Amino acid sequence: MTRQVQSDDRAAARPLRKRREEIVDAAARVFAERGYHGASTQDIADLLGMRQASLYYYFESKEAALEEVCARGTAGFVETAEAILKNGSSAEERLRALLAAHIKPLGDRADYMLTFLNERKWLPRESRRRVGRLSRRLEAIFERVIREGMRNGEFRADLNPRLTTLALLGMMNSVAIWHHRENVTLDRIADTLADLVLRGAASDA
Amino acid sequence: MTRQVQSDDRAAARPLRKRREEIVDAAARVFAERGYHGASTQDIADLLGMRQASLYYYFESKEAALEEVCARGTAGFVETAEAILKNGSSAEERLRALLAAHIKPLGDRADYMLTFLNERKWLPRESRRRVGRLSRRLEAIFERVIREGMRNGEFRADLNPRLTTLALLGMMNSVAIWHHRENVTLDRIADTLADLVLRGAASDA
DNA sequence: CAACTCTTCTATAGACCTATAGAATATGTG
DNA sequence: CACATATTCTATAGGTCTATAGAAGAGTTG
Repeated sequence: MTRQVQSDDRAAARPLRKRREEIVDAAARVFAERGYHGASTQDIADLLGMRQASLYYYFESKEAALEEVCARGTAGFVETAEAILKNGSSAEERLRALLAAHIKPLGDRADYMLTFLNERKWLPRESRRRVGRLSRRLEAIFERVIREGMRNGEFRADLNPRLTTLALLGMMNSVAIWHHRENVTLDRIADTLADLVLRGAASDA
Repeated sequence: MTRQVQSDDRAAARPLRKRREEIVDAAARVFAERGYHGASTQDIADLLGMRQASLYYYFESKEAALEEVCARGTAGFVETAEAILKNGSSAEERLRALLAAHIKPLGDRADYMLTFLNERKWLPRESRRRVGRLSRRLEAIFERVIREGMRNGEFRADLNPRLTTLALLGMMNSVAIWHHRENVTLDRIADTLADLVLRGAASDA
């Protein structure tokens, strides 16, 4: 079916892999802008200056392209979060690091994240489950840090770790939608959100 | 073009208006579940047990149905928020009320809100601008309450009102996505989020 | 340059999907 | 019941979209 995998992958597979990269990039951008169902394979081809049918040399289907984009939209998140879980000292420090790590990729992979966030629901059953599991692992890490902070007295004991996690993730994911339009750096956004969540809006007095 | 508006609207227009209601409801549900582009007019008709073409007796186009759903998804939000702005006593009280008012409609109009939040970007130019203006008015109200709280000392003076508003709205809107799956009442969610935003996660000590 | 492989192209099948036209049915009224 | 109007139906035009088949061009190697 696919001829991509060849015995010789020094001369042959390299350019193919690079071109594939460009195509996934284009797909991510188009999916992020118009949504999976609103985007046509023609749109992707237009962005690359190639013919619609030529895309099928690289991808089996439009759905397969979405899978690839979503996979890259989640790549590394859980691993980074798990590293933070191990390395941090205080719960506050860990929560700040988790937040920053979640927001940072918006700098160079916004299209992938946006596509993952908004379009993953259209993935076929199997891969939808796979990314669902990843999401749940990430949520679990946030919850764990929150519980840890509650236990050691850093955080209020009456927090609801589950709702706090969901609120945090909702807040952070919304950054993907609006950060373009606002004239602030992602670092500043991450700091501001962390301050808000940790210290609250009310004055300390 | 449309025969809906007639001289006699006691006997004739009433049932029409009621049926129209049912159809908008079905459209909201289908749009919320599958997205505007992922949903077909056939899907809407199926939900109502009627023929696809019959929908066009009530709506000029699929787009017009989206406009109607989005209009209802925003109806009352700004008015309610403006009333809160007038009636509240403290900034904290007002912020809590704004938050509760934003979350409450998820109880009986989740499909409308979800469609508005996720699908408004596919609205035609004109109505997209209209709902855009509504959004901005709502954001302005949040910002105003935050600034007011900063001025009178209730809130920290180093808050960023704009980012805080966007974070808050992002957090609240995410509730539309996950509240179904969690076993908590909307009231409890509203309270928890308000506590988080006002007091923060850190212990008071 | 001939043969081979890789990449892109043209052309199109076949499956939707929106929207329109006009017939049929249901509902209400004199 | 006869007539009028409101609602839904059948049928389909016309457009778009994904995906396939097979030809053409580009690049490489003996």
